[in-house]
Amino acid sequence: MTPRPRAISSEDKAQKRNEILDAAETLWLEDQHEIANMHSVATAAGVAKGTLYLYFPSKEELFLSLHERQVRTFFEMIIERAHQAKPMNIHEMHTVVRRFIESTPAFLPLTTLVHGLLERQIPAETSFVFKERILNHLNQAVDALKPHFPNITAHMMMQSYAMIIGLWQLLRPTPLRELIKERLEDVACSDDYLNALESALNALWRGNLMQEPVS
Amino acid sequence: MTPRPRAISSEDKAQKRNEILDAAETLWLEDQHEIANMHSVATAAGVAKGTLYLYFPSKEELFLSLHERQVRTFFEMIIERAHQAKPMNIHEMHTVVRRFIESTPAFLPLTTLVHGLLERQIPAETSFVFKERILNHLNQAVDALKPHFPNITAHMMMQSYAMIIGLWQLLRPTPLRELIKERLEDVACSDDYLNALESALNALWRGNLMQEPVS
Amino acid sequence: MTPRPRAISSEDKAQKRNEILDAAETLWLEDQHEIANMHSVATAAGVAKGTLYLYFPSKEELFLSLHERQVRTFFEMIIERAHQAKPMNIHEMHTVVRRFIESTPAFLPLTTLVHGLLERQIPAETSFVFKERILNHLNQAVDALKPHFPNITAHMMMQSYAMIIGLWQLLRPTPLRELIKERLEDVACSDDYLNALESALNALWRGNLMQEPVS
Amino acid sequence: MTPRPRAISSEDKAQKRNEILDAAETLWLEDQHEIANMHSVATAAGVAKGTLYLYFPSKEELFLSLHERQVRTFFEMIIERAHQAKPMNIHEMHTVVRRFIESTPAFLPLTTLVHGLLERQIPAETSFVFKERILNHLNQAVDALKPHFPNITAHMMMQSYAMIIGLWQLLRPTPLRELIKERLEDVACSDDYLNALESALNALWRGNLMQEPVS
DNA sequence: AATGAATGAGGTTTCATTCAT
DNA sequence: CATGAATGAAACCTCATTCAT
Repeated sequence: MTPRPRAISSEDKAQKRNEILDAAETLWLEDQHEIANMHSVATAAGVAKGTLYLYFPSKEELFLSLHERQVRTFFEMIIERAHQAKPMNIHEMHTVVRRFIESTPAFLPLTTLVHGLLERQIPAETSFVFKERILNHLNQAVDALKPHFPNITAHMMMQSYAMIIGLWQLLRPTPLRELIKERLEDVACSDDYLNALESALNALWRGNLMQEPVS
Repeated sequence: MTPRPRAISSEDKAQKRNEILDAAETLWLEDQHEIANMHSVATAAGVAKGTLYLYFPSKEELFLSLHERQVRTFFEMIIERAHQAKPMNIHEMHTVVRRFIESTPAFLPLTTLVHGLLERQIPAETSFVFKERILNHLNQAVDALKPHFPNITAHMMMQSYAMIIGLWQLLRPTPLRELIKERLEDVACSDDYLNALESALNALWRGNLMQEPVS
Repeated sequence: MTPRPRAISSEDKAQKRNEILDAAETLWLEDQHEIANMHSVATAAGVAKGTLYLYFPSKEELFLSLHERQVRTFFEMIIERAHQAKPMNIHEMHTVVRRFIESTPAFLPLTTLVHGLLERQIPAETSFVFKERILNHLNQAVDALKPHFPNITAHMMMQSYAMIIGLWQLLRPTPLRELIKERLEDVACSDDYLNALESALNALWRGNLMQEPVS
Repeated sequence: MTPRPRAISSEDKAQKRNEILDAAETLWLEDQHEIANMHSVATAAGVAKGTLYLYFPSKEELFLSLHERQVRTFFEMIIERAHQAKPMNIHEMHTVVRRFIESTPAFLPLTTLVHGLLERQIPAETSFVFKERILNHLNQAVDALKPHFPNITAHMMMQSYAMIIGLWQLLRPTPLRELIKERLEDVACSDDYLNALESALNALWRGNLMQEPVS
């Protein structure tokens, strides 16, 4: 009816793009059973369906962009903390991770979906560029963390990231959780994903930062 | 056209079920861009479409069953090795993992898909039962490994499993791989997923089996 | 598993046939949203699917047979009452109708379905034979009612039957019923189907049995 | 292929909707063995399958809409005639009915189907609204007929409507028709549905408009 | 006679994307 | 730039029926 407010300047465009991503994120949180359809995203963003395609070449790339925005935020949070004068240890590191995960509940489910589904349906080139950017962020984080963890490597960061997403896929909140608590004897230290993750990252970093391999 | 060989006994039925899973596995390997449609599976298995639904309630549960068969095999390989007299160390452990992954190329992609997509479309009850069985296998593997790794825990195993799938999602063979090699300086020890995994599991187990936490 | 008790004698067969119809009638009453599938009928009747086809050539003819059994009962009830010495008037007639409808709640819905669906999918010959039998019953009823209503005709009976099923299709119990009550001013005499039917049959018979046409 | 003429204004949309209903009506007349599938309707209407779903939420509701359009026309024909100065009697009334039925051969078969099948598969709310509208038309017709038939009631109209559809289900042209002629002795006045209907409506109206009940 | 495993045609609906306006 | 009407491919699953046992 009233198509009006057009995004002319590139700031306007960037903002509209972000509004669309906001709408997609909201919808994703509302129902993670499946990715929202473009009609819903358009409606939630207050634009017409066709407009979405002015900002994103396809549905998959729209959600990939949303994911990328989240990942970027994740590494920015780490870098920001690392730049503070206060020294970090593994626990501090994990606190940042925990804070991000809790402040961005759409992150882990969407990560799983992106890796499981979207990536297959995205042009190799796009996928490549996406991963390149992620890797850049990761490397920047490594650099920022060097003062706190002199032995840190990009591999360590990638392993940690892998643990974050892999463990979530096994322990995501479901009816399963109750079962897991019963089956694992030493439940004391891991009654849910975040605790299990802390424990896992502790071990991982300890193992990586130790000099001596186990015999 | 020729409906013939009927599976009357329950052994016959189990075999037919497995034949269907074999067909699904083959198709999955041929094209991992998306799950094969039921028509293709039926044709590949040499049965009619309707027959598939005599053995599996839905497409999703068919592929979940395929995944479960693979996971079961994985833990059976571990248990089998553990039962041999010859002592194991971390490297031996990883050899088993590597052998399984290489002998079952459909495993990691399907795992990613199961966690990313299928699970959302499966009744909670089914999903629960599936996870329960996996957990059983995992616990049996822990028990079998106890003689070799006295300090092993179910959490360690779950962390390792999480690393296996999480790392694969980051490093799966794609155009990305070439990029990674360039970006990560110390490529020596990780020119692909399996090497990166060995390194990660080493660190993880080392960290878990060490007595002293890093300060 | 235990196929055994075979119906050899034709009484056995007739009884088994009736048991199947009983099962079908029960299922139909349980859910009138759609005709039960053959699997359900077989299960409810305690036989195998294939057995149904020993007694009925198709699903449609099974339900047509069920319908015919009900219609036969309907006319038998009328004839039985007509044979009693006690004289009948229109009201008595309607009492029989009401008693049948109330004792056979599956009748009217199934009649609607039979006319709306089944007939189209049934061989003309079968359909013909079915209607011929119904007509026989109807004519017998007319003969039986002659002593009570000397001017009665087969047409009157058919009109009455048409009113019974036509009115039900308009007034069948649904959320609509409440609405109808509000819309029709003179609700006094018809707060539901059975009352509306009595009123309609009264008018119909009165109009038929009157000598003089309205000018 | 050639999506062209877009219905933007609501008049355009209403027209397109009607064109779709026209196509459905034509197909229904061509073969009443079963409701045409959506592919056929789309092709006949010259639109794509998906377009049908822009105008009707489901196949059932499409055909229900078609039925409603017919019913509306029916009552409009009655009202139109009633508004003419020329006085009406029962015979005139029946002439309108006959003219409608003959000009809309799709009406009676579709009515039977709607009541027998479609209605079960339609949301109660939709079904309710449909019946409400029909009732409105019926009441308007009653009002329009008051000058001609001072004693007319909504119940009479409903009974007449019930007779129209009920009788058709019993006498619809089939192999049965020949049989009926042989069985009913006084064939003079009812050699087919329309004659039988006239006779029935005569009796019904006579009975309703008479002051004295039969003893 | 009875079983139930196997068949396979059949059709609705969704929804990402396009492009005329 | 923005809209939203139109497209049409795609695929799951049901279930009546058959027939080997």
